[in-house]
Amino acid sequence: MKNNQTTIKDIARKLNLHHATVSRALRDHYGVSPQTKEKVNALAKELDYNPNSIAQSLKNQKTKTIGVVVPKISHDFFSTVISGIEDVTYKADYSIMVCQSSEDYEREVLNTYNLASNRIAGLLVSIAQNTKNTQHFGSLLHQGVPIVFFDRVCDNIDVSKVVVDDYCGAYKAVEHLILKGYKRIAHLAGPKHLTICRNRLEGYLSALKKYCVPFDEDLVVYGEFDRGSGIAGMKKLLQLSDPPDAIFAINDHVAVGAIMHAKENGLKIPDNIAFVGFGDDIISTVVDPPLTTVAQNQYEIGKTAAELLLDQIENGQDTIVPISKTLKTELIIRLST
Amino acid sequence: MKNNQTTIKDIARKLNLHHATVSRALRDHYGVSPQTKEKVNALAKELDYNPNSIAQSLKNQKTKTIGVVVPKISHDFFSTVISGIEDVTYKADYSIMVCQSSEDYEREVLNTYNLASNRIAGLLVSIAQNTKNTQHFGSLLHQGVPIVFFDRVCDNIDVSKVVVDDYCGAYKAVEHLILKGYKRIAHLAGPKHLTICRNRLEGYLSALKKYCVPFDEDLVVYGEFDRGSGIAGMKKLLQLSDPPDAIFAINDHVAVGAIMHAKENGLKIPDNIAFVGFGDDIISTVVDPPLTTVAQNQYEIGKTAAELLLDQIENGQDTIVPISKTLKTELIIRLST
DNA sequence: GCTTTTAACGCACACGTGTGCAAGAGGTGG
DNA sequence: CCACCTCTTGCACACGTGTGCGTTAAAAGC
Repeated sequence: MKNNQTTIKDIARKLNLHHATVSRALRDHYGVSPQTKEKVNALAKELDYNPNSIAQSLKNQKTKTIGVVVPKISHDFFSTVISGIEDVTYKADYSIMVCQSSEDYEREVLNTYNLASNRIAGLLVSIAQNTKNTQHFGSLLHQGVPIVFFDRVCDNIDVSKVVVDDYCGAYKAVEHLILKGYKRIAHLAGPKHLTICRNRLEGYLSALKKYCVPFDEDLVVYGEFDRGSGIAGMKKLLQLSDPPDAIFAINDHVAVGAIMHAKENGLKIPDNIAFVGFGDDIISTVVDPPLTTVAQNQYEIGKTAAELLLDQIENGQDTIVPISKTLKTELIIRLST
Repeated sequence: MKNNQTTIKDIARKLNLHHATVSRALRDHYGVSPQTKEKVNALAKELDYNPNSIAQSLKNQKTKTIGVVVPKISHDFFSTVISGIEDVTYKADYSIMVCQSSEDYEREVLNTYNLASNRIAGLLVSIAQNTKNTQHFGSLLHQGVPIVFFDRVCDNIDVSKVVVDDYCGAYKAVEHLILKGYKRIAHLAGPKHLTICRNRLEGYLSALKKYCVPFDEDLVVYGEFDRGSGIAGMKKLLQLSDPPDAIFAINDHVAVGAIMHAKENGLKIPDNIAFVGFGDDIISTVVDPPLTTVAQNQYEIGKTAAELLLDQIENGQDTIVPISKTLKTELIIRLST
């Protein structure tokens, strides 16, 4: 029962043929007689022959595997992106190897080198929170493995990237709050050094400036991407002598945490305080009140990134012109504002 | 810049050695002089040598890759399971190839054979809604590829399985509703032929019987696993001449859909009608009111399934005794009941 | 009946790595 | 000075697949 996997040599032996002939027969090569082809195909079917991709990869010096590295597979955002990637790669006859860094730089590095060992045809990455050194990606590029970043990108590496218009999305979110009449608008921000977070912060600042709303640095609280950060940030904001009347959160999970803490403290939404999230995760439609948020179509991000990468793998021989795609965001107005 | 990946032959050439010697040096074989080892290791580091796993796999006749097939990667439940799988396989130095069937039987079959082509060391599967024929799994087993099913399992295949105690979880959920005083308890069920759905239905029926609550077949509505099914099912139930005062849903998404439809129709929860879900997804803590649900620890399911599979791969040579693990469920009581 | 063409298949090698065995160099003991 | 041993390295083959080229045999042409 062990290692029963049929090879072309098995087929060749049973038919008194050379394995080369079997190989050609299976690939419908012109130099093999129709009778032989028929016999080979019949036996292959009977023996459940499955070509050994490992051997083919070694021979062809390339695999049909794409590597994917994300911070956490179980996050709505990333799992939806991966779903988009899988749909594209499946159609193109590629497989994906998925790794999670668990927001750990060291693990991201190990994942990357392991994928390189597996000779992936290309890599799709969203980097960990604390990734600052990017040598591991440089190494892959040097080895000729194309990379496409999405969402959390590396600024200092010149490859294709797929992001959403964080700046613009944040701007629209905050503008919406201002136009609704909210005066003291706080921002529950993400890790400072991540580009997406900086861009959203910029959008926030820019909208304030545009509408001549004075900026108060007490109203920007830095945290991470989870609900706990939303709760902690909200707690901090409510302790201010002059607390905010509106919150723009770095993502929906943080917004939900903040909403929960606000509700616990008896605040009415959106009368006492308003909330805007970012991402349009499932939870934004489920929370009460439904959350106004910036939709970013995660599935499309994955799809686009995978398409860019596959195009580079199959066509981009030497003319590697990096393409940065910025997907549009859309403000979805619900009852939290 | 293309195909720059260093091989042991490159190293051998530069040091005027045979590649066999380099291979042994890198593996710290006793028959290689310390000086040579040092030179080899230094050059390997300098040239960014990454062992070619493809070649190693071919040579060793086994890979360090686990295949994973789920209906939909972007579902909370499955992405959390995959996260659990990845954590276990990562520690054991295995990689995972992830595929989604998109609830399509044909695609599941193609995924399975493709993974077999990639000579995965083992397979973890949760089957598609409409998978009835299981020949593709039989084929892999025949080829000596171990399989472990989780959640949505195949009854007619005798391999290790990881499920939660669906029957007992459902029983506890319905018992809770009965003890709370609800009289007409409906069940928004899943696809009839899936074992998990049948088991939950059994638990529902069993609790009714135990407490002498008359069974009304109008109160069981079959659907799928998404919010839309919850909305549709609820609609149907509210049109009954004698509508239910409590709902036990096949999962949290269905429950949320049902809650939304009930709220739209002016029903108060839990006064007019109560809801219990299944799964303890993130949304169950976010929906208003928070959903009473049966927790099933998705992460643990993935972890356990991966552990069973790895154990079978590394130890279970011929004594393949299938192990069925049934993880405990826990009723989490929140404000929807 | 001989040469030339063509059809069908086998041989050998390659991809990168690993391992049993042989071979060579150098040293030691008698 | 030779036999023997140890240390180090090279050679050859294997894994499964694919391909250029050579080889055989039969058919075709004159």
